[in-house]
Amino acid sequence: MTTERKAPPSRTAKTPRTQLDRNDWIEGAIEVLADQGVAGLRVEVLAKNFGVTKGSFYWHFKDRQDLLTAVLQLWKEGRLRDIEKQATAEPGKELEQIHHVIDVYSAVRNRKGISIELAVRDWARHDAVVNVVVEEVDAYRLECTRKLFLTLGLSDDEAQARSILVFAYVFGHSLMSYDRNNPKVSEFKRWIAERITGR
Amino acid sequence: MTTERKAPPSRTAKTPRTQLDRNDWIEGAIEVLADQGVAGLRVEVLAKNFGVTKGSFYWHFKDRQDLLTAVLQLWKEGRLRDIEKQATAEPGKELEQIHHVIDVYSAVRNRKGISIELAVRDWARHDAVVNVVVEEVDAYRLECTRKLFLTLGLSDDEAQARSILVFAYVFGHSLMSYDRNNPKVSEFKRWIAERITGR
DNA sequence: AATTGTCCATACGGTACCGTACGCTCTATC
DNA sequence: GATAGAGCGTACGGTACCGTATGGACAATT
Repeated sequence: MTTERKAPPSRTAKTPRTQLDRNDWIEGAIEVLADQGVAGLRVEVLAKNFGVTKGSFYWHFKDRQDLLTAVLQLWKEGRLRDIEKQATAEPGKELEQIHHVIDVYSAVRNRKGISIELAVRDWARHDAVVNVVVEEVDAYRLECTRKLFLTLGLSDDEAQARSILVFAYVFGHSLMSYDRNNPKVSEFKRWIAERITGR
Repeated sequence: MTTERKAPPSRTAKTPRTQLDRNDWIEGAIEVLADQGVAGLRVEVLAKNFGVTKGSFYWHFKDRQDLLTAVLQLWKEGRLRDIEKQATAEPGKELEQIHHVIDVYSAVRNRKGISIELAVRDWARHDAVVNVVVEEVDAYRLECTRKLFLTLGLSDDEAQARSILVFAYVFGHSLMSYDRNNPKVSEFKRWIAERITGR
C-alpha cells in the first residue's frame, strides 16, 4: 500500500478540520501508540481523543485490526524512507554520516520517534506479522549502515558486525534507564560512538 | 535466577500441589508476564492457567495491583542478586567475567530471562513506579560492571562509558530482529564483545 | 427543491475483565 | 466428632471495550 493521501475535498481554508479521513485516524493512532503501546490503542479511546464517536471510526475502517495494519504499514514506509535519508552520505563523508545515524536514533530530542520504535518492537513480540515487518526494517537499516562501513574500507564481516552494534546500541540505549541527568552523559555518548565507528 | 523456593508445607509426596500459596501465584504471573506483557497479566486468565477460579486469587492478594507490586519486587531482588553473582570475578579474571556478563545477558538460550526483562522495561515505560525500580536495577548493574573495568585499569569515565555500552548493547540486541539463522551471528557477537571490552 | 453520498451519532448486544459477598469443603486441632 | 480457619467456588454488579444497525446532518450534485 502506498500513503494513500486523498486530496483534501476542496475545503482547504474554511473549516480547518471538521471531517476526519483515514489518514487522520492513522496518525492519531500512532500518537496513542507512542505513549500507550498497542494495548492502549482502543477504538473508543481514539475516538474520544478526536472528539467524535466510534461511529466515525467504523466508517473509515473495517475493524480495529484494519487500523493496526494501516499503522504498521505507515510505520514501515516511514522507517524505510528515514533510514535511507539518514544513511545517505556524500562521498567522503561516510564516517560523519554514521555518527549522524547514531546521534539521530539515540537522541533524547527524538523522544516521540523512540517511543514509537519501542512500542512497535514490543508489539512485534506478541504478533508474528508485526515481527516480520520489524525484521524487514531492521534488515534494511543494517544494510544501509553496512554500506557506509564498507565504503570506509572495512571488510564485509566487520561492516556487518559494526552495523549490528550501531543499532543494538541505539535501541538498547533508549531502552535503558540510567541517570540521564548526569552531566557526563553526552561525553559518554561521544566516547561510545567513537568506539563503535573508530579504528 | 531468583529461585527462592519455599519449603513445601509438609505435604511433600502426597498431593503434589493441591493448594496454591502467594509465591506460586507470583511465579505464575512472571511466566505470563514473559510472553504476554503486563497487559496480558489478568487475574482471571492467571487463575485459569492454574485451573482455579479468581476466588483463590483474591484470598492471597488484595487486588491486581497487589500482585503486580509483588512481581516487581521479586524481579528486582532477583536481578540485583543475579548481577552481583554474574559480575563477581576472581582477581585476575575480570576481563573473562565481563565477557561472561555480555554472553549471559545476550544469550539466545536465555530467552525467558530476556522476555521478562523486555516485558518489565515496557511496563516501566507506562508506570513511573516501575520505572524507578528499573533505574535502580540498571544503576546497580552499571556499577558492578564499572568496577570490573576499573580493576582492569581503565579511567572512571571510560569504565562508565563501557558499562553503558555493555548493557545498551545486550538489551538492544535482544530487542532487534535480524537474521538469527545467519551462521556468522556468533562470529559477529564475538567481534562486538571484543570491541566493547578490548583495548 | 429533491436527491445522493459522505461522515458521524445513537443505541444496542456481546465479551472480557475487575472486585465483592457469601457459601462450601477440606484440614488441623482440641 | 465438633470447631475454627484456610483455601477455593459461585454468583453478582460494574466497567470498558468491540462491532453492528440504523438514522440523522450536511455537502455537493442534479
